[in-house]
Amino acid sequence: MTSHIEELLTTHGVKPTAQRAVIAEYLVGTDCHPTADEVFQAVSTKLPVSLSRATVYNTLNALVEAGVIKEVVTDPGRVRYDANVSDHHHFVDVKTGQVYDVDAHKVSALKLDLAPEFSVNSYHVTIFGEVKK
Amino acid sequence: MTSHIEELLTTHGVKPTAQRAVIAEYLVGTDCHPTADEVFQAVSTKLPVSLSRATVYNTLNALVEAGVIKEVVTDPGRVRYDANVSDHHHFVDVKTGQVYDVDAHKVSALKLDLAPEFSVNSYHVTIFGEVKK
DNA sequence: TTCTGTACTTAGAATAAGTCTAAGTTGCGA
DNA sequence: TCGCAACTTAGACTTATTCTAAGTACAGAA
Repeated sequence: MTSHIEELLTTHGVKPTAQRAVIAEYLVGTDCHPTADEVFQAVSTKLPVSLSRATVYNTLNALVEAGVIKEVVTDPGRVRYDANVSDHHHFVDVKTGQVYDVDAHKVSALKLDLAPEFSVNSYHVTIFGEVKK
Repeated sequence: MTSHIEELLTTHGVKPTAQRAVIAEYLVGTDCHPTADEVFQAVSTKLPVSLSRATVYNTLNALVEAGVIKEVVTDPGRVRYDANVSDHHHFVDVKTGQVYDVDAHKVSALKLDLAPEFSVNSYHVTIFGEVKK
């Protein structure tokens, strides 16, 4: 049941331990953008043994390093994690703090008019607004 | 000499005390994007009396609230402050962490193709790359 | 001028996010 | 089975920021 997660980890060079598999599975299975603490809360109930915060942080950092997930920095003072590693941007609901993925093709290609010494690797658009229901 | 700073604070509804004037003057006079701690380091030598970190944070928050400066969130775990409140984006040098302002007109107007329930207030582009010298 | 109240500042304690450390486990290969 | 390297744990530590309680400054009333 978690075998495709184990494969995902393995193909990215991350040894699939029980803790890592459950953390990765949780991230892949949500389109919220949880903080480390939210990951810890959600995952610790699912493991038969106790889970250390250090393991959560180590795992999240390892997954970021390996390219399995991305860090999202929107609010000051907290990092969120996103298992959507396709090219995309973020919409932040300023009322709730909720973060939504915005597919890159929904943002028209950006033209930048920078001085030649600025060499661009990538860019990221953060859109602020409200989601009306 | 600091009178235009005092005026700036007053017109934004911030009572210009000695500490606030020196903090605001420092921010207006730099195009680095200092952290609260960098502000504290730089400013505490310029004041005849001792300066508390709490005052730095209170002042920075008051200035943000009043619209005199903006928060910049690029790295996790630290907030930077920017006295450039005109419409602009940021270029982050991934090697040095240095942040440069990019005038809004250097970024071609963005077209967003979002579902109608997403109501956009503003957007911000963070460009990652390197500055070659 | 003195009194008084409000707003400001201070030092240091408290909190929160994240990292480090030392010790205990696990599990693979010889 | 043994040894070793990698993993995990609890809790201490660090760093950024906020809170708190006490002290200070200063404008307006008496």
